[in-house]
Amino acid sequence: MGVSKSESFSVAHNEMASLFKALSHPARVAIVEYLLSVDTCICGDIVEVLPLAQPTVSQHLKELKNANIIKGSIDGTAICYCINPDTIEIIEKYFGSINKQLKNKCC
Amino acid sequence: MGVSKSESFSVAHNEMASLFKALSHPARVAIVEYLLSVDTCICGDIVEVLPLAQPTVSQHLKELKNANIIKGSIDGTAICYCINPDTIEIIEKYFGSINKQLKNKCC
DNA sequence: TTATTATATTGCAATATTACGATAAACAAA
DNA sequence: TTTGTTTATCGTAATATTGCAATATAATAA
Repeated sequence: MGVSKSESFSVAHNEMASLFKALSHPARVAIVEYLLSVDTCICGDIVEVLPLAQPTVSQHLKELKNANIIKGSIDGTAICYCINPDTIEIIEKYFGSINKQLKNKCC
Repeated sequence: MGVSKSESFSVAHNEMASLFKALSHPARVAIVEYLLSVDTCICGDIVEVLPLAQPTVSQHLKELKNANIIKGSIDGTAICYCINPDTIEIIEKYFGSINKQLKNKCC
């Protein structure tokens, strides 16, 4: 068939996979790191930083927003994007927990 | 066009994106968590745990191996898979660093 | 050698993602 | 209102991913 069998997996596994999928493109990694590098959250110039056209950047931003990795608030004509620290913490803790479990293993 | 413009991004951004891509499917998240849950590393029964056919599981395992998230060593007829703790640590540190930088921010 | 068992590869159909031009929508300024 | 600025959406082409039947490969057992 070829259809992704996501219904066959647990909600938890799907949720984690969705987070990673949102970060699975270099443009989206670059966006996150750019948001991290600027002091303020007024980030209407992401398009100028990336080697992609405006509609493409808008699409990537939407995916990051849908995954709750970034937040966007309207600021007049512009939109103010910033990283959602809660989601970053969820991911960090996930890998921290994996690491802890690995410490008690042979491998 | 539609081709992924990965050459336009830095090696570092591509490398992180590749790690996340390897974890961007619920089956691959499930595999990692299963490897974590079993005591030994002899894991030739992953196929029986997942709701996917053997060639599909083999394909997912290959992707995790290529991304260095798991290691596989031959053990007679079977193959012994286990998580690569080095890669997990790289990811954990990446998000730890993001978290640290976020602490010194307004947002 | 001939099974048997375990994993990998091939080939292909179904679907998803990526990218961007064109266009729309929303708002501010003139 | 009209004009300019900023971001989003639509439509579509190119490419990538997912899943599996069929088959291949590799090692062991009989």
